[in-house]
Amino acid sequence: MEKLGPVEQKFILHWGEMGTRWGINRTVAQIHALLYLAPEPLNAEQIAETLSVARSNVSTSLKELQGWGIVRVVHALGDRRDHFESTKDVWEMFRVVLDERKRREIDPTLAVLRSCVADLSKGRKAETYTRERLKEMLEFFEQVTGLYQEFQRLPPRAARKFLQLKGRIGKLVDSVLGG
Amino acid sequence: MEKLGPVEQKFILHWGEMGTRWGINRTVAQIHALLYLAPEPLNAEQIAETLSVARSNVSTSLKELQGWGIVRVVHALGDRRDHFESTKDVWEMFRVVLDERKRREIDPTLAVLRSCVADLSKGRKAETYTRERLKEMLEFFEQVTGLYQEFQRLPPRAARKFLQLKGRIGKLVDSVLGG
DNA sequence: GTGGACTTTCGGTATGTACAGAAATGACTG
DNA sequence: CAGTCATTTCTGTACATACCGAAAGTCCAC
Repeated sequence: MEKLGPVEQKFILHWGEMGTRWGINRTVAQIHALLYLAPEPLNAEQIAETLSVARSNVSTSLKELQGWGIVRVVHALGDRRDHFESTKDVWEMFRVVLDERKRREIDPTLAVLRSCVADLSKGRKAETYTRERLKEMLEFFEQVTGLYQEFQRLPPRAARKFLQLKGRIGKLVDSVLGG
Repeated sequence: MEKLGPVEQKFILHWGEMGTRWGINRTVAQIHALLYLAPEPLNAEQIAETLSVARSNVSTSLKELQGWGIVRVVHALGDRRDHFESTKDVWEMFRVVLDERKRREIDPTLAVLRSCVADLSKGRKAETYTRERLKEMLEFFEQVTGLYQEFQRLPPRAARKFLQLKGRIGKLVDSVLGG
């Protein structure tokens, strides 16, 4: 199966575009989309041909996807080549992506904010305004990341369940914290 | 106040870098950081000078920030120039950013997924595998966005409270959905 | 109208990222 | 141990985007 249907094509192209917006390399995202749709594992050659990208590129991209843990190598008997397959678990995929984004987009900011607030606490200048602003932001980030980490630690079943809370959020918050 | 202290500088530079990772133009983010830290409104000239960027750039960036609703114009008596100030409400800021990201990073994907699934339902080929994969992903996206929209509709107080759920998420899900 | 503040538009340049192709490495076979 | 195939690393180039500076345009007060 090296020929893509129109729908597969549409999805893969779109996934590539969205990838760039999600901070993910376009071809990495395209390869992931292809593997996600592929009923059985593909080798590097097939991927390169199907998507019309250089093999070297495929190699690098696969390595990255494996690093994230959403693509893994499998072998077929009597075939030396590596074959690759993607996890089909959508929730797991996005958990990984969110982790990565947190690492790149939140954690550095947390570090800088902490360092800034520390600096301002030492030299007690007339910078009280700046300090208040930064402390406020730091507190916000800490609350959000704390909550996120708690989600991550939830067993998969509980996490999935949470998505089904739709329509009950308001009541929920009220009941726990007292309206 | 046109001279920045070392801490202000550190924060503004970092905010600019993070901006790029959040899909926000670097100077837009820097200007926002500056206004967030500024105790009182600044005019375009001051901003350009403080950050060493072209006035034209400042103008465009301010327009964008105003479009998001996190920066607004204020006037001082006897001064014809516009002055700008940022909201100091961190929660509100991130609500805006999240909305924008959803619009750019989720909504288009939802549209494409719906269209793909629709296509595959018409022509009932041997593409059942693809259809299942895409339907699964579509369902996931719909659940997540549904939940998100519900959050957005929460009154600010309730939303803030939600951040304080730390340590109680697990119990919460159990109690509502039945362990 | 005239002048000032601000905005918009338009090349030109710089910077960063993605990517292909070549070369190098490594793994296995005969 | 030579030869073949797959993979990885390296390097130059192409492309997109951000940005500046200058000039034209808009708006408003006087």
